[in-house]
Amino acid sequence: MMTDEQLREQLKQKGLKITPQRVAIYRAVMKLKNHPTAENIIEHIKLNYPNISIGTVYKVLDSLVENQLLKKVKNEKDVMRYDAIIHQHHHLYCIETERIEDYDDPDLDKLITKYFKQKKIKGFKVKDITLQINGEFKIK
Amino acid sequence: MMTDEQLREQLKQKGLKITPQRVAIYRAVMKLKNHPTAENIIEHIKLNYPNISIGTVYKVLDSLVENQLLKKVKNEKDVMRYDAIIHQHHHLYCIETERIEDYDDPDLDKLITKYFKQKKIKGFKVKDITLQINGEFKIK
DNA sequence: TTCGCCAAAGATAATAATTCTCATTTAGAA
DNA sequence: TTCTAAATGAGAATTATTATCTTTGGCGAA
Repeated sequence: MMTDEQLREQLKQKGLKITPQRVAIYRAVMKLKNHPTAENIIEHIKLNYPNISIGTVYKVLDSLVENQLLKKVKNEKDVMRYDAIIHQHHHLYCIETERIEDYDDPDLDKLITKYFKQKKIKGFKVKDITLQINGEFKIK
Repeated sequence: MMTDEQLREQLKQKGLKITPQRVAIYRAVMKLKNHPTAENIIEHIKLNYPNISIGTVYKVLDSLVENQLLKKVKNEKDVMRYDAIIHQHHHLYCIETERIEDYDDPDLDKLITKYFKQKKIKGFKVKDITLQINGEFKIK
């Protein structure tokens, strides 16, 4: 887990002012697994910042996304979710429950990178690829 | 392009009543390329059905999605978009402009299918995979 | 072909997520 | 420490979508 110091450093490098709200929100997204919604984040933050404004949370999330410290994750059904950018990974979507889990697979990444190195898409420059693996979590 | 007759047949097979609104909406999504938003669809429909209710459009889109005649696609930024289901395909997302284009690549599909036939994800049953290929459309 | 039922459409209110506005505060450079 | 642009807070506004309720009409059965 990232220390507070590292986290502040990240903000600083992007030229963002280090405010307690930003630190708290950034930290919250890192801490809250499973791709929190803005609502999840607000709820969590409110424990320590009962007076934080919802607008602020949205603004901070936006600025973190703009500065590539967070990613927005789309969900076919409903609300936008956020995801700390730590490393390249894919998503398992449960069609039934809408649960999202991260899925790491360096072999797969290698395979796909190799594929697109050889096969160009004309008129389009590929930056990165995320797989949306749809299916169902098996009952345990 | 699908004829009106084929299109009605599709609705019928799903046990949906064939109403002029449904036909028009289904047709509109097929016609409007590039993953129209509900708004795009409404705008288009209004030309022939100036009095159609927005709620109806949403309801029809929902029922078409439920019956797997359409798919919902959500872009990274905000709004829901709709996509006629014709066959398996992926999406090219332009990071700059949010433009979405379809991308077909049977070779790629084969490669990935083969990969996941051999490599199982424990606790998860894969149904289908969509690639989100992020990048930029080159200027022409 | 007509009848009658129930799904579907229309109108509009309600809700939910997100954005905007603007007054106030504050981080951090000078 | 001071100053200023940037950030925050509060709450109104906007936008997309859903819900409710009444009316209409598709279509199976008589």
